[in-house]
Amino acid sequence: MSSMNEKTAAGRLEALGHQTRLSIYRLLVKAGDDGLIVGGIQKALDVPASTLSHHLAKLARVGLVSQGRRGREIYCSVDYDEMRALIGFLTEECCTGVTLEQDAQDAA
Amino acid sequence: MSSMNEKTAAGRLEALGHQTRLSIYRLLVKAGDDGLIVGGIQKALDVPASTLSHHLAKLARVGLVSQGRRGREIYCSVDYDEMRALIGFLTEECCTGVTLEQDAQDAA
DNA sequence: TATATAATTCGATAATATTAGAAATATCGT
DNA sequence: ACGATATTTCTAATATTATCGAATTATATA
Repeated sequence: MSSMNEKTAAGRLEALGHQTRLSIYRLLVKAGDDGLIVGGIQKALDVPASTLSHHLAKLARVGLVSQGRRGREIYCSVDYDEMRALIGFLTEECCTGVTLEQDAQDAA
Repeated sequence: MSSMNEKTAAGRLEALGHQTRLSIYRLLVKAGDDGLIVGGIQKALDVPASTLSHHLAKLARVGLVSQGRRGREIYCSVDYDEMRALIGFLTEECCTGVTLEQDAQDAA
């Protein structure tokens, strides 16, 4: 159904697997559909501009974050579909038939 | 509810964010509750023993994989609870109120 | 056009991760 | 105790990431 494969998933997991980037991502989630401009993220998280830019580029490269210029500011926002695809992959491919609830493992 | 925080989540995401480790993890998921011995993983994925050992150690360190010796073999298996906690974190903290299904974003 | 603002790219360094052979450790079977 | 098997730890080389100031690009406004 989703065009998610192991390689893509690994790339996204790697992108999220960094404290600062995960913070950035969560901040963007909280910001909602409008997203935040780069400077806003910078102010909120206190990360040097160039460092932040690299992190955002990585998140964008793997498809988790979208960026779009509006004037001289660049708006960043989360791409929920892509995150959902990742979560779907983890649920289906990394959690066996166990559907997310709890498993009744009583057959031991 | 779950004791999952951003730091723990980032560590687990990082562990999974590597092609080989994600393959190892998925293999263990397929193997089910019994898991696999290290040598079995090695044979299946063709990774040098020491390299594999490091990858497994990393997965174990972050709690995603459990290891237990039985004789001279070490059985590795997935810890589903921990993975579920991670997926829960992603769903709740990184996907806003959007509950995993699709969102009707028509208010644009 | 000049100046200010927003963000990225450059360039260089430091820090970490990855890799894998060799040596060490643990356990088994004889 | 010895030899074989399973796995880890040691060691060292290589590769990749992360970091961040300085220079650059893009846009706006006076």
